[in-house]
Parts: sequence; structure tokens; C-alpha cells
Amino acid sequence: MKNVNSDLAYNHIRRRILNGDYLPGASLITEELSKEIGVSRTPVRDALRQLEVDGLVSIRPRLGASVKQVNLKEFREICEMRVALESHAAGLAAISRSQEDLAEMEYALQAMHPLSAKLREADREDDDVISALIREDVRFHVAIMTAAKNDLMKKEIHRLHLINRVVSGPAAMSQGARTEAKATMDANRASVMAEHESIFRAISAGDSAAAKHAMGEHIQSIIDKSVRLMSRAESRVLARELSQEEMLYTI
Amino acid sequence: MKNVNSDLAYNHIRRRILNGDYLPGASLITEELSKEIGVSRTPVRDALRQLEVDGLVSIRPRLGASVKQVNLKEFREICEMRVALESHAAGLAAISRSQEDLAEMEYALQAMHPLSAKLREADREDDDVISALIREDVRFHVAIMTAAKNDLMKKEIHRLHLINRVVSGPAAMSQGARTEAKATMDANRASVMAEHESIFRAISAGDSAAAKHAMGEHIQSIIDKSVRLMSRAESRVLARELSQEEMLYTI
DNA sequence: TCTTGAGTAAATGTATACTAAAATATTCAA
DNA sequence: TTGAATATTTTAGTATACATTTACTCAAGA
Repeated sequence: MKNVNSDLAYNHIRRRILNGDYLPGASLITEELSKEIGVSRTPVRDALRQLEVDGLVSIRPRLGASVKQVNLKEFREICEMRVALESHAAGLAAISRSQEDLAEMEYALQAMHPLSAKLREADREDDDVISALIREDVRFHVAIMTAAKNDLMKKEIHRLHLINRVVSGPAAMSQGARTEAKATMDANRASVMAEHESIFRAISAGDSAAAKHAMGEHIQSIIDKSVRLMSRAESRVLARELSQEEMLYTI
Repeated sequence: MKNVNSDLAYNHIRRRILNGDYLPGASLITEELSKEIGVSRTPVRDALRQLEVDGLVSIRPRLGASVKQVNLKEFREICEMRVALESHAAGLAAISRSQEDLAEMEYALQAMHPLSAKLREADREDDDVISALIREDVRFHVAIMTAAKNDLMKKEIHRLHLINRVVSGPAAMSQGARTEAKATMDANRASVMAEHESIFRAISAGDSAAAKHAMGEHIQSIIDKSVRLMSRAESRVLARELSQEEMLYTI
């Protein structure tokens, strides 16, 4: 995208969705958005179609656009795609990684150690430390995607991440679920660190099969955790779609 | 898509691209297309944007749309994605396959045996037999994707296949390359059959790891063959993009 | 002859008016 | 009061006019 107004609309709507200003299911009316952004309906339509491709918006012909609501089936499918792509990417990274790639991964790991330790010792959760930890976690994963030397794959993985973020991110979670998520993350922090280490060792050693396997386990465990969390959170956006049959019991 | 006119335009352009009427690199002018199809520019623009998502068209802002030309780097990336997704899908299929799925795979294999044998015996290539063989090959792979019970993954694999078909399909090949492709395919037919058999055995036995591995090898060998063929074919559409530096030698 | 630059043509991006379909409100009868 | 039929409103799809940018042509000068 580089069409000034379409770009404007795209970035505006995208930011607001990722921000949680428009919650999953909320309808996105082109005219309202065009007034809000200050462009005509045409670039807004373009932006919504692009966002549909990104998986953040769903468009039903003649009925308009709304923020994508992911049901359990789709969530599972997205997760399976992530396992397939991220583990394969780790395998490629073990073959194609440069010294710079390895240095970036090592930097992230070195940075995470003290941060993780600090959280384990402290009684209270420190948001700054947590966000720093998340940043380094992302850095580690991005470094691997970069090392795999496959832009298409990197882009697709990023796309899937963003969809998951919209449905399982802060915006889509209740307050209770959010604190519980923090607790679980805290408990599993040590195992995450160990998994990162073994992924890094395999990539560093150039052992493609081992890297692939280690990453597969890692992503799978992350997914298992978030699925468990979301089920408990009774998140509206993750609710299974009820069949016509089941809807008969609404009395 | 279900907007009558956008749909009309989308199907029209898509068919012509897959048909080879518009070759890779050909520019697609919205006004020409709108006259040809008999709708206004708006639905044509929608269709072109959708086709860009499909990976069949590339749009450069202000410069218009053209049929996608895939360079060697992108081709490699698409192939790597296919290996990642199709092998993972085979692994899932080994877990989730139903009796109907297995029956469909077995049907395809049973149908391929005599067809393959007939081609090996006959001196002359029989187009009808070849297209029947391709149909059963597709049936086998589709059955596996279906058995994996992941629509998102199935759709993405199908998308990647179509892109490969446009750049490496009959339309994108010279006559010489086409006959050579046939010869190579003939030589490798036996090994393809053996690979199919071992994939089927693993899925049937519910051995996820084995199915994954067998499919990975199978796709990789298919890709290796087509890469070799295309390199030899000196296909314009697969040509590496020349740098500014290199363009200085055009005298 | 080659390069440079103004001018022109062509095609895309954008805004808007029009059309059609879906959702909502209203009316009237049972 | 309820329910169905109808009218109104809203909103998306489409066509088209206008604005903007790019590419191309052709002439003038080095």
C-alpha cells in the first residue's frame, strides 16, 4: 500500500482494532469511518478489504464489515498453521543463519535471563519488566524468522500472530482472565527459557531437525497454554458458534 | 465474494490468467478490462485487489496491475511454504483421517497404478491418460488435505499451488521445455508412485511423524524437479531480477 | 547524436451521485 | 396487544466525473 488515502484509512482502522477500540464483532460502517478519518468511502472500502485479507476484518456482501470474530475451530486452525510454519522456519534458520542472526538471538536470550529472574524474585508484577521481557521474546522469534531467509513465510507467521493477538490480546480478555494469564505465564517462565535455549543451541549447531522439533514443542506448549486460558476466560469472542438446533433452547 | 459484478470481474480475469491468455508480466488495465467484461472500473479494481491477495496479480500504486511474475527467490519461498504446510498437513491427516478419507486416497492410488503402467509401456504419450493421471494425483493430495481437517491450511496450500501453476504451468513454458517436462515426469513416475504408497501407509497406520516425513520428501522431490526444469527452460518469467549495476551491460 | 526538459496523453486514485438491498420503524387489522 | 404488511431509512454496491501522477513524445541545445 502506498496510496496516500487508502493507506491512511488502513493504518487508522488497523491501529484501532489492534488497540481494542473496536472489539471483535463490532460492525465497521464505511460512512462513519470515512467521516472519522476524513476521506471518502472508496479508500475506506479498500482498507477494509485489505484488512479482511489480513484476517482482522470479515466482510459479508451487502451486510458490511465487522471486526473478525474467531471461533474455536478457526483458532485451532490458525495455531496448527503456526506450528507448521514456525517449526519449519526454525529448521531453515539452522541451515541459513548468519553470524548476525545468531548474535541477535543471543542478545535476546542474554537480556531475558535477568528479567525473568527479577520477576521470579519480586512479589509484585512489574509491568515495565514484563513488557521488556515480551519485547526480547519477540526479538528472539523475529531473529529466527529472519534467519530462515524466507520473507513470505515471515510475513504469513506475522499475520497469524496478529490475528491471535486480536482474539486473545488484552482487548479480548476480561480482567480476571488477564490476571490469570499473568500468573500462568509466571509459572511457565522457567520452561519457556529452557525451550528458547534448546532452540538456540540447535540453530547455532546447524542441526535443522533438532531446531524444527524444539520449536514445534515450544509453539505447541504456548498454544496449549493460551487455549486453556481462553477456555477458562469464557471469552465471548472465542465462543463456539451455536447450531440452529441448539438455538432452540434459548427459552 | 458474492457481489455480483465484482464476482463477474474476478472470475473472468482469474480464468484468463490461469488459462494463459494473460501471460506473466502482462499489464492489466482497469478500463480495458471494464469494457471487456461490461462493468465499471470499481468492481474491476476490487477483483484485481483480490487477485493480488491470491498472488496471481501484482499491483504497484499509480502504476497499475500486471500478471504476477515470480522471480527465483519468491519461487523458492513458495516452495518452502509448500513443504512446511503439506508435510504438516500429512502429519495431521494421520491423526484425523476418517474411513472416507482413506477410501478416497486408496481410490486415487488404485486408479493411478494402471494409468502409470500404460504410460510406461506405450511409446507415444497419450494426453488423455496423462490428464487422467494428473486428476488422480490431485485427488490423492486433496484427500490428504481434507483428512487433515484444517480448512485454512487447505486453502493456503491451494493458493500456493495456483501461483506455481501460473509461473510453471503450460502457459509459462516454451514448447521445448514442455516436452522435456513430460520426459522427466515419465522417468520419475515410478518413484512418485512409491512415494505415494509410503505416504498412504503412514497415514493409514496413524503414524503422524512418518506421514509428515514421507510427504516432506515427496514435495521436495517434486519441487527439485520443477526447479531443474525451469532453470533449463530459461523461462522468462522465472528470470532473476537484474540489478541496476547489471543493466549497464545491455549494449 | 545524445541528453534534457517541457508538454501531452493515459491511467490510476478519489470523491460523489445513483441504485439496490437489507434493516428498522410504522401502520393497520385481527 | 400482537402480528403482519408496508413504508422509511440506512448502508453497501456501482457508475462516473474529476484530480493527480506517471510515462512518453518531440523538440531544442550541447
